[in-house]
Amino acid sequence: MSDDERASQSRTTYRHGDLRGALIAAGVEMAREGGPRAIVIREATRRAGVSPNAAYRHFADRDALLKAVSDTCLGLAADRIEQEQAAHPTTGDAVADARLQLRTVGLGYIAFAREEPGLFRTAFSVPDDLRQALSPAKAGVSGLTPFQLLSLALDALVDSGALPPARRENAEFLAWATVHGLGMLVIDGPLRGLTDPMIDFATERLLDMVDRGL
Amino acid sequence: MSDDERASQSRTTYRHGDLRGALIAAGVEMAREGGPRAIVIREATRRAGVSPNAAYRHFADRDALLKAVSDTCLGLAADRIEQEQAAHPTTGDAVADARLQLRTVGLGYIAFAREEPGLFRTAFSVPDDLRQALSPAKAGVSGLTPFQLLSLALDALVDSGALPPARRENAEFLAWATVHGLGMLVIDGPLRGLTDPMIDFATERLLDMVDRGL
DNA sequence: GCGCCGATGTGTACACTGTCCACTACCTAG
DNA sequence: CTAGGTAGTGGACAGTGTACACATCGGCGC
Repeated sequence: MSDDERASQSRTTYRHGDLRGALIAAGVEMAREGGPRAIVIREATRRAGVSPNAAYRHFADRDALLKAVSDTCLGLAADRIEQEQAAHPTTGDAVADARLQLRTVGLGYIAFAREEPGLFRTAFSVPDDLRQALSPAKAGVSGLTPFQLLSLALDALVDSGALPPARRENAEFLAWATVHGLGMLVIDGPLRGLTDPMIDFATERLLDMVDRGL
Repeated sequence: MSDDERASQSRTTYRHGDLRGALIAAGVEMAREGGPRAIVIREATRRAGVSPNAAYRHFADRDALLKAVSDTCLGLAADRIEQEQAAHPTTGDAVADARLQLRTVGLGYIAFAREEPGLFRTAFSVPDDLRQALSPAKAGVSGLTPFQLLSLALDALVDSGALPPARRENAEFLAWATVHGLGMLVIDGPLRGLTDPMIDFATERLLDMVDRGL
């Protein structure tokens, strides 16, 4: 007899096992279709098969749950970026590879925004801070956060000689801001109605601009 | 005896006069300190001295009010941009002036985000569409929307010869995305803790990048 | 002048939310 | 075996969005 069976027999839904994780998972699911506003404590507990107040054993309030879901979403963004990088194999040319690495960060980021607008909005709906940009809670399966993936790409660019060290400092901000802005404008800003090819085109031009202007 | 006095005498708060406008104004005030989430119908009606349901004569639901407030916020952003432009007088050199004009759009935009983060967030919390980016509801006192101010600056850049016409098409998207991203990251993204001088510096470098990479 | 009608606002009511409090069932260290 | 911590339940309350029925005013045609 498995633990699950014993649990569901001797008590109704008493000890959940991983309620915290279940609530976050439910939150991600709600965010997926409705953005941060759709994250609702009572609904999350309902989906986890537990009473509303059980959530307060794991989260101080709704904002705490939202924050946890938001962090998870950032991790998913990191995964999407790494997926994009895996899809673009290296060529052996250090400069070309470094530039491609930066480009794939942008491509993955925009892809995530377009494929999962609700999660993307949720990821950035919580006030953040540079000190926490490296928090493991925001990391994907590989253990790296989106911010770290970007930093690594910029480091590689400097190592390859494609980016003068003098321009390296704070380059994260420029690259990130640029791509982040496009993501936002595409999912609920004025660029929303654009066709996919138009967005692809704008993305390419934007990444060209970063490549050239960094 | 003024109209106001007669009104407040013969009836409690019956015919308001401009309830729609009052609700939007209250919404802007709430958004200013709490962002879009702080916009609450009941509180708005309270501030307007009217019963909760009165709002439904002017707005279909909360989202409709949010949208109206959001449009108003965009108009305020336009005002801030024009204020920035007024603060940078032209020099007479067509190319320099055109580049400055574009730069002031960015400066005003970022300034608005930093000075009024709640309004900035509210302005972009409502899904929008390119067809509506020119709606007069989003215009500032001069009648122009932020998008139009940006377009005008880009046109001037082409007219002056600083921007090849071939690069003009969709340049709005690139410029806007870049600056918008910085705005977002600065107010609740990872760039939040940065000191003012650091943000100024990043802004300058970002605008340089646009200037160079467009 | 009169009566009617649409626009505007009021009151009541319901479902739903976040969150507080007191309570209970279980697990584990001593 | 017992004491205390942990995880979950149940009930309650204030605040929210919103539907429905009603009241009141201003302006219109007659």
